[in-house]
Amino acid sequence: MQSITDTLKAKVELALLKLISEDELPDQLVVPSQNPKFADYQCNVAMGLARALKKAPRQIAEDLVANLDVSDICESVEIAGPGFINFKLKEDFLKEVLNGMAVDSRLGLEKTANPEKILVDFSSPNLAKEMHVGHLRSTIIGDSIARFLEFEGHEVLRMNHVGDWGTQFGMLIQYIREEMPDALNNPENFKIASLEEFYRASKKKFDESEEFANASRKAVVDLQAGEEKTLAVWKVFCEASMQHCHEIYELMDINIEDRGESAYNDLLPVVVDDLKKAGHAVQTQGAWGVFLEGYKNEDDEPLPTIVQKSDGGYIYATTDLAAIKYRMLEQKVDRAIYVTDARQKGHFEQVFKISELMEWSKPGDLQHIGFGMMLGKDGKPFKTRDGGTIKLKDLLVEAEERAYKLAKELSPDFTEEEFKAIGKTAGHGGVKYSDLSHSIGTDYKFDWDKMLATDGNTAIYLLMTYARTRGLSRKAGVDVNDMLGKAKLILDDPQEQKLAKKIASLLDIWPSVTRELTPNLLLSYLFEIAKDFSSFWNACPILKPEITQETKESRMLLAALVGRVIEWGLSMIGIKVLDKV
RNA sequence: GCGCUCGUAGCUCAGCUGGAUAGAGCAACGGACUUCUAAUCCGUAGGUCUCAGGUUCGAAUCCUGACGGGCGUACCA
Repeated sequence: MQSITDTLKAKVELALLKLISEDELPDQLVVPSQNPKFADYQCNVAMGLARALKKAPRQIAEDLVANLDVSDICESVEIAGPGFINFKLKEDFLKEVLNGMAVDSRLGLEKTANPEKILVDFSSPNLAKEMHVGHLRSTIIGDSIARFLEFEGHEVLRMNHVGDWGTQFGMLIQYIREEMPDALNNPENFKIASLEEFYRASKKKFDESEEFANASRKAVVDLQAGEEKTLAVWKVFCEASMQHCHEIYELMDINIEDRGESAYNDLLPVVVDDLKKAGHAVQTQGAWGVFLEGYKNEDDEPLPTIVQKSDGGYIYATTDLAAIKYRMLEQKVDRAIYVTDARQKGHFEQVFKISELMEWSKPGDLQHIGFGMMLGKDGKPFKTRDGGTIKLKDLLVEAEERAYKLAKELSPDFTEEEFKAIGKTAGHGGVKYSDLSHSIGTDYKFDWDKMLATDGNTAIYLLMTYARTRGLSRKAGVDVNDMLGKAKLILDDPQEQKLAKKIASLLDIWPSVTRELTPNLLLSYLFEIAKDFSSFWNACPILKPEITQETKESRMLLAALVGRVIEWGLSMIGIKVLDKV
C-alpha cells in the first residue's frame, strides 16, 4: 500500500514539475509535520527553490499550490510562514488507508520489488568459552535485522561464523585427551557441564605443568596438520560447545546456521595466493600484507593489512577474506551484513577494500554494522559484582526470574502457567527490547529496573497494551479481530483521530526502518502507538452501555489494528505476544 | 602521532539525507480509580543541543577548529 506521505509526494511532484525540471527535484517533497498544530503533513521545498527560480518562496509556494490537486485526500492546503505548505488530511482518506491495512495480512506493508540473497553474519561466539554478555548484542541485533529482511521478502542466510579454530584449542584438546578419555570412545555422550570451568581447568593445568603445555602446543600442530585422532577430539569438543550455544539460541528463539571458521581452512592459502598473484599482497618484514591507501603508522609510513604471518600462519583478516570470497563467489549472495562490535570497524573496512580490489565484491555489497558496548548502570562495562564476565545463560535466567516475580507480585490471581509465560516473554523479551530500543551504534547502559519497568518504553508496556486488546475481546464476548474489514470507522473523538493517524504512519516508518536497519526507530513507533492507544482507552469508552453499537465496533476495530501492529512489530524483534499480562 | 566515535533536560535516551516553539521516558510536583486490567491516564515544571567560528532564508543536524570521554592503531579476534 502506498503511504500517505507517498501519495502526497506523487501529487506534489506532479505539480512541481510544472515549475522545475525533473533533475531539479529536491529529495524530500513531503514530510509528516513535526507539530500537529500546524498540519498533518508539510512541504518545505519552496524556500530551497527561491534562489534557483529567482522568486520569493511564498510566491513559489502559491504557484505550486495552484498546480496542485489534492482535494481527494486533503481537507485543506495552507501556506504559512516563509513558505511552508501545510496539508490537513481528509478524514475519509485516513479511513480508507486504515481499512486497507485492516484487510491485509501484512498490514499494508508490501514486499520488496527486488528480492536479494542476503547473508547476515551475527552472534559468532568463540567455542573455547561459554557465551557471555559480549555476544548478546550481536545475537539480538543480527536476528532482528534478519527478521526485517525476511519480512521484506529477501532470501536471508543467517550465519554463525563461530570461532572453532586457533591456538586456544590445543589446550582444550589435550585436556580432553588426558582427563576425559571416555569422550573419545563415546562422543555422543560427551557433555561439558560448564565450559567456563572446563576452560579454567585446562588453563590451570597449562600454567602449572610444563609437560601439559608442550603437549598442548603439539596438539595445535597436529590439529592444523589434520591429524585424524586430534581432529576427532576437536570435533567432539566443538560439538559439545555448539550444543551449549544452541541451548541459548533456543531460549532466545533464535534461528541460525553454524559454519565455523575452520570451514575456510583450505581456502586460506588460496586466498593469499590470489592476493599475491594479483600483486596486492607483498612481503613486508617477513609477513605478507596488503598496503591500502590511507593507513599509516606513527611515523607516517604506510601500514599493511597482514594476511599471512611471518611464521606462515594465517590470521583473522585471511579468514574473513576467505569467507567473503566463498560467500560472494560460491554462495553467490548479493549482499552480506556483518554484525559485530563497533571496535572492529577498521578491520572490516580494510577487509572489504581488499575484497573490492580482488573484485569479489562491489562497494555496498558488504556492510558492517558495528554496535556499541553494553555497560552497567554505573557506565562501566557490564560485569558481575566481583568483576567477572556475565554468562549469557545467567543473564537470561535472571531476567526470566525477575519477570516471573514481578508478574506474581502485580497480578496475583493469574495461574502458575501464566506466570511462567510472562517470565519467559517479558524476561527474555525485555532483554531484547531494552537492547534494540537504543540506537545500535552507541554504548548503552543496561539497568534491570528499567528493563522491567511497567511504564516507559519497555517490552512490558507493549505486551500489556496488546493484552488489553485481548482483554477487551474477552470482556466483549467478541474477538476484536472480527471487526477487521467489517466495522465502519468513526473518528469523532480527537483521541480516535490521533490514534488513527499513528496507525497509518506505520506505512511511512517501516520503509526507513528496513532501509537503515534501525530497530530503535520501529520500537519508538510501537511505543508511540501504545501510548496513543492508552490515551484513547482512557478517553473513549467501548463497552459502556451508553456507547452505540457503531461506535463500539469502530473502537474495537481501532483496538484490533493496534493489537495487530504491536503483535507484528514485536515479532520483528523476536518477541511473541501474550493474551494476558 | 594518525584514524574512528560520542558530547542534547537532574538521570536514561530519541532526533542528525538542514525546516516553524529541540522531543520522549524516568525522577519531581499537582490531579483522575464502586475501572473496559490504575501494570493506566491527564496536567505542571525542567534546555546556552560541550564551546568558537563558517555555509544557509533557516543549523542539534552540514563544514572547520578547540575542549572533554570512549575505542582502534601490522603479524589476537
